[in-house]
Amino acid sequence: MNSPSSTVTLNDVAKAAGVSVSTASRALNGRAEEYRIRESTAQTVRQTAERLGFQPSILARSLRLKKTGLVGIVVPDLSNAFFSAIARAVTVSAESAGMAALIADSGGSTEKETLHLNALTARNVESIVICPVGIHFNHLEKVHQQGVPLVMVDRCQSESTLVQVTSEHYSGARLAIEELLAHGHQNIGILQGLPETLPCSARLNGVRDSLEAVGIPYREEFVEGSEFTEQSGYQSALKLLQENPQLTALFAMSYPNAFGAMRAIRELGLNMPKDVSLITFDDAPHADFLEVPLTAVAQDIDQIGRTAANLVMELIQVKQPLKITNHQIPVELIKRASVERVSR
Amino acid sequence: MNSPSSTVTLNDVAKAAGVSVSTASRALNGRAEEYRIRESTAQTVRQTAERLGFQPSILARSLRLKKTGLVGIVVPDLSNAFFSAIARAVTVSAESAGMAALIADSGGSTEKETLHLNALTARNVESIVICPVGIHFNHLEKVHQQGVPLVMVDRCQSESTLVQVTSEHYSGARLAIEELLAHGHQNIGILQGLPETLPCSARLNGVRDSLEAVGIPYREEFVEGSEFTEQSGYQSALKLLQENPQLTALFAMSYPNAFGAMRAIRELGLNMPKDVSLITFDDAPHADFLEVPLTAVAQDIDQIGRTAANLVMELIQVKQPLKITNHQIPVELIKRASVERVSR
DNA sequence: CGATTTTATGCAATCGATTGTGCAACTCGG
DNA sequence: CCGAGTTGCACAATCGATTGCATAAAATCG
Repeated sequence: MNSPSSTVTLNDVAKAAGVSVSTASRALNGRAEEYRIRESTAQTVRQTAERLGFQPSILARSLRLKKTGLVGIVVPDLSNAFFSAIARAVTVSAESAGMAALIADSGGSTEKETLHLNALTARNVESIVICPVGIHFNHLEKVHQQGVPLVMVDRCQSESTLVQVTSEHYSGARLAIEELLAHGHQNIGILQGLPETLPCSARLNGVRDSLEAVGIPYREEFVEGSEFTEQSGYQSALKLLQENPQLTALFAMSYPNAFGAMRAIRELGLNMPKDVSLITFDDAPHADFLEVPLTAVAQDIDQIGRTAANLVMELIQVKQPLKITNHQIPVELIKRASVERVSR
Repeated sequence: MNSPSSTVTLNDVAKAAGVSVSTASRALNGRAEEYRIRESTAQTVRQTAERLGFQPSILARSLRLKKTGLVGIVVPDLSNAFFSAIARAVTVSAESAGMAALIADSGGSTEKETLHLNALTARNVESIVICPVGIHFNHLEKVHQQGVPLVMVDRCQSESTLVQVTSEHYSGARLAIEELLAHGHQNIGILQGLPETLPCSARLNGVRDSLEAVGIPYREEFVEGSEFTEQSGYQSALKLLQENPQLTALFAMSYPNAFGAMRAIRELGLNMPKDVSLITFDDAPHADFLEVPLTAVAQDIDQIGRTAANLVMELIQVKQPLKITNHQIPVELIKRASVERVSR
């Protein structure tokens, strides 16, 4: 049929059809009428293209049109369920718009993040969705100033003017704490993720307000943790429970944190939920098959991903800064078995 | 400093440095000596580029060099832990080689898979890693014949000449069945995934051989299931357990299958592992925090991903068909609590 | 000092598309 | 039969890099 490994270009089609490349291009792009190309000519071109198995080079087209149809995605860890779900939502959404997703894994390092950001802009992505790693966002601002629409997801920053999508951390935390309070818990340990990040600080605010609303002082010594990892959850839970026997409940800020806490509780010979209740931000996959199904404030990951996807698409279209830059996605309290009435 | 949103091209640099684009190009690509460009000139060019914030257009370069530095990845579901882990391994590996990953989600449909495959080749990816969906591979062969190196992962086909990476399904299944046999189980129900796929048929062979090795006949009516999903596992387990009360153990072919089975067991008022033992291929994330920690034959996902990544990289380099096309990654039996000595 | 190398750089083609403009050939009214 | 208008298509520039070849200037030699 056609030559196996050599690509057939528009030029080849044009020659084979006996027309010029311009005519071929216009015929194939459905602009025949507009340019008054005889229908019979257009048809010949189309058939020839078909026959030769012509596939236009997106590279060449992108270069000429200055439009790559590429969306960049940067996540800290593609194998983490939260981020892969977001990556997926954005990818699928991009695909349905005829675009393709260029995904980079920052591995949790700001340096790599910066590197990948540059790599993406060098490839002329039309927009970027990023789940940032750190607490500084200068490199993101810079990208944005270069004219690449950028949407931050999850780890945001309230003062930033960048477009952001994040969960309702504040009200979610209030939901969690109020659930614990409703079960009689007064001494609540907090397993926090990376401090100074918006998710973390917003939730701490929620915790504080919920406690103070019922006259319980917010105690900083009940807050432990440095990352959203299982390891951090484990160590923090261990420390909190050992140093503060009066604690009857823990609020974990991520499901890895919660799993770490479960490990700690188990190792301390305690029983969950009899001795210690546990509630987590972030629903864990298959949480209802756990030994003690985890009560959780679930983020609507799919909604977050879709919102982010819609936003980048919109940014690509309108090329205008949007009015609303801060999008908060509602969360939902899922009551299961890990929170129980306080028994001591 | 530099103009904010307009890109600075090699031409700009050349002009600003007072040289031609060719000289600028060579100076910036470290080919100054080779082309006898005076060191002072080269330095000027480099400094000018730096000053203007020049970033070469990878698009233009790719077009000229016919090398995009792009690796294509196609998975059925990016939010599935197995596939996202593979996508991650390949992505990271590509990145460390200075390449970028173009990821597509086929959503489990062969049509989409074909579409994405074409989209990827149209973007001139230098190679493709794919976790195929179906049981036919013609569209993959076609891509391969177009000269794009292609590595199939997981869902392979023994007769295919394509490069493949998959787990040791056969011996893994034998491991699983022998574990059940060792606990006295004689009547074992099989929850299979998509029939006719290599993972499925190879495992069934393992099942058959293990049973027949100890003189137990392989009974087809004990095999149920149509997909690797939780739904399929649920329905199959329900059917098998209801129709064959003599079954004392189930072998699930994926962890979603296993979760489905757990749901069915629970709904039937049975107890796992007292009434029914369960073993699964595919380790479930956090399997040890489950109500009954799942005994599993774990695939070495990371190893699979890295192997696939290495293979595509090698294929890009050597541009020669490899000698070994079929790579099998060892599996490991992880004994937990869901398999117990038969009690009836 | 003239001829020949060597040194240092520029010109222009190329990758594969898109698109503004130019220009034949044809139609048509008068 | 002539000029104006229409139809149908080709030329050539362009996107932003890379690279073979040509060439002017400087250096070397006899």
